[in-house]
Amino acid sequence: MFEVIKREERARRGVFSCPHGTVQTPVFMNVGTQGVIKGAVSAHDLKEIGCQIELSNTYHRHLRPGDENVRALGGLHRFMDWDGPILTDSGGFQVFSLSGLRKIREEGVTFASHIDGRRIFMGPEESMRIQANLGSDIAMAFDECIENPAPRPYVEESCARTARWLERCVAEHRRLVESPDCINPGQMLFGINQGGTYPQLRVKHMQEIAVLDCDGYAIGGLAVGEPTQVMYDMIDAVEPYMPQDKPRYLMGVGTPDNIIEGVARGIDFFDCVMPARNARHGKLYTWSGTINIKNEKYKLDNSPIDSQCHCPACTHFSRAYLRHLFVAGEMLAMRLAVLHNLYFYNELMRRIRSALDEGAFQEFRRKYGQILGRPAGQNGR
RNA sequence: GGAGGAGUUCCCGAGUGGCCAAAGGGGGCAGACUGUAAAUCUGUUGCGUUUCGCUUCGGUGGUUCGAAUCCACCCUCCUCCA
Repeated sequence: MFEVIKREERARRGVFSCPHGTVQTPVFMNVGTQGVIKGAVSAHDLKEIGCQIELSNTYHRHLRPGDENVRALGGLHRFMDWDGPILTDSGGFQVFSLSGLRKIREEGVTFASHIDGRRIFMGPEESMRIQANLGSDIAMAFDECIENPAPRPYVEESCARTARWLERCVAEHRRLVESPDCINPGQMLFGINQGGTYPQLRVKHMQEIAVLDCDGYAIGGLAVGEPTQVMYDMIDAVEPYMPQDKPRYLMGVGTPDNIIEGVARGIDFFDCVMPARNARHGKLYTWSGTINIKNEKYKLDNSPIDSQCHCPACTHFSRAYLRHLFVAGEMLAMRLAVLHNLYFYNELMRRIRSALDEGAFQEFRRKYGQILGRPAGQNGR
């Protein structure tokens, strides 16, 4: 269930409900590919940071520890002790990221497991079954995430196939949630728009999948090689064709300014590995831009990462200490950094929502759009 | 006292006449990262007026058109024998 409770131009402030709770949108979902946020951050930590919804992955859970095993252990929620909403990505991104290890056919995709090389077949039905075994609240349709740029004929062919796959996903998903042994009968299904960098193909594909009446719609295949402006252009092109009364999810995006621009274009859900990965690599977000905590200039900096931040790292530790932990290669460095960046992203979304509530989103966009995500020194602060 | 071995750029370590400002690794410095094959990857690391010049391979002197590389002496360290 999704309700838009406030609008400012194209930006939407909404409330989304699913079996494991209610989500205030726009929302950022952090990516826990392995059923954990890399960097030794547990589901309990996420609660403390204010995360609303968690993301996990079909392909990776199928390989490890095995989706049947997760089901036997009570489903993903119980397995990772996260009682909030979970969205599972379908494996469609692995069609892109593991492109050297897979072969696409009409029936589905055969992967050579990145772990041991064993053949893994995943088509729409397999992806739906795995996600049913995981018991996630939102299952994503199995699609092909196409790299950008890609030749138009290929994108056309791929989109047509992804549309056919969605029909199969819808049918299999319906069958699964209606079956008596389903562990999460309220599981929803989101369809995914593709079309590379071709606006007409984006629109055509969106029109084809919109009639399938999914619970939400995602824009996929962006932030995979194209310039940022092209990504914005693609959103501008398809957004008018996305159902107004359903959540929109911009997959894999992005930087704080990408998110602000996405919200401005009517997007409700985001996810990205960036805050976690950047954190592990020492790049931290602040309200005046990014900093690389490993830089020598922080060696004697006794201030917190961000003086406005109330995350566990900023509450207790200095930049100098964090830098020391990084330089020394200590695990706590990553943990604190990840906690900080995820907290920052959640705070960013909180501020976006509150700006929308107050009708001040455009002002927020003007104020922070050019600052966040860029190195702090380049903002004159 | 005698016999062997070794001293290389921040560190370890390759190099035994020109293609050597000197491999490789570490450390340092900086950068990248967008539905996570990422605790990863990349660049850089003698000085300068930078398609070229200068200084550098324990020290001093020598051989040579040319020396980190060959020779002599000296210094330091290691091993063994007295």
